[in-house]
Amino acid sequence: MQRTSFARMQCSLARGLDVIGDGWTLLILRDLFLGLDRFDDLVANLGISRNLLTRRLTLLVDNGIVERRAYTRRPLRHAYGLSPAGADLVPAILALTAWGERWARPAEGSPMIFIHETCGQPFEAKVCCSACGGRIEAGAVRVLPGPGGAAKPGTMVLARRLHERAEADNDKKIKGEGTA
Amino acid sequence: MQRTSFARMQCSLARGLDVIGDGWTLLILRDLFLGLDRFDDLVANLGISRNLLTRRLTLLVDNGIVERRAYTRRPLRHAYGLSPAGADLVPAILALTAWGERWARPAEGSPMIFIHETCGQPFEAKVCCSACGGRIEAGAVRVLPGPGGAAKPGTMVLARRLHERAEADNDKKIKGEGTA
DNA sequence: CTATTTAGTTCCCTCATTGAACTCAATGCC
DNA sequence: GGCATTGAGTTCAATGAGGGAACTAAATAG
Repeated sequence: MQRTSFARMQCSLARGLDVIGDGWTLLILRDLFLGLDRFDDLVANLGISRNLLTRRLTLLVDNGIVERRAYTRRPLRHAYGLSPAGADLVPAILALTAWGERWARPAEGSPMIFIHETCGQPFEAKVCCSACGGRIEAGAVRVLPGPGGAAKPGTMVLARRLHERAEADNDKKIKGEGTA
Repeated sequence: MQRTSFARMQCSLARGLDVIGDGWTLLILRDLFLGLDRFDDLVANLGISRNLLTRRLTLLVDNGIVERRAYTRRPLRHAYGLSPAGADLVPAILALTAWGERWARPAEGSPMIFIHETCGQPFEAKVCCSACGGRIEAGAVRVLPGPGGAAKPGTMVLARRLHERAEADNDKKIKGEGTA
């Protein structure tokens, strides 16, 4: 059957994954970022079937993540590149890559090194807090229910749980204050 | 046909994506992070088929990203949670979520708000340089060929191109110095 | 005028995803 | 005790997405 679409989920992650949530797409975007811009280069580098690459590229173009430009008419030939939305995804791809480096590094060593041109240093991507700049770790993130109440698939149970938990926290606080 | 395995690619991103590179997996991990830990909660929240959830969870447990613990024997019941590798993936998931917020936010608003407990502020994940701490943007990243030379699928063409480009840069520099 | 290159398209086959029904053990409830 | 419900899966048939390979189209190289 057709894979369930995430587009209707009230969740930014799911809506993002609806487009980029498959094995090939992030690899394609990485290759485009790294400078491969031709159909056959992508086929050769990734080993993806031509068939599927066509479909993925079309989907990415339709969703504004990739831009297709004709680099020659007669014969019509296209090259591909990242759109602003695609380029904005690169940091997240680097964060995933850094995770892969930590937990699934190839035995032979990494095939590439990233240099941050702003400071000139080799780097690994780390994920930071937009407020304080400190590194984000799973244990130090609390989640509150947001404005989008969400009775849609993707966050139904979750939204309810978050509210329950928030209320439980409140109760605890009130009780704690009462008895302390 | 079975999806091509990325496990043999000499690329940390691909090897990571071999496990987490499908639509559901990151959503499952997000839900585990957010506190859903029971099979039926995941089914209800995501709308994933029970069948598939079983397979995905097994795969994630086998790959050390999710931990399964029996919270009751007789009848045997399991709860699921993130392993250290899984928890370490959360920041990258938040970076992807932030991208989704910027480019595919649901009209109703976000269903949740993230608080960084270290500083107490609501935040968006941003991806930073491990060397200078500055925000990473696609345009300010240069890529050099790394120690893993890579004649394997996944980076074959890429490694060659990176070397060519590095050499071309050198040539240019030498010529530039010669004629300047 | 034949071979090669580039960018796809077409075809078929297989397997992954889906939805729905079914299992099994325990617990709640009357 | 008997009956319905819950939790955590397993089994099953149908279908469509991913995969391989061959084919097409338009130009250029030799």
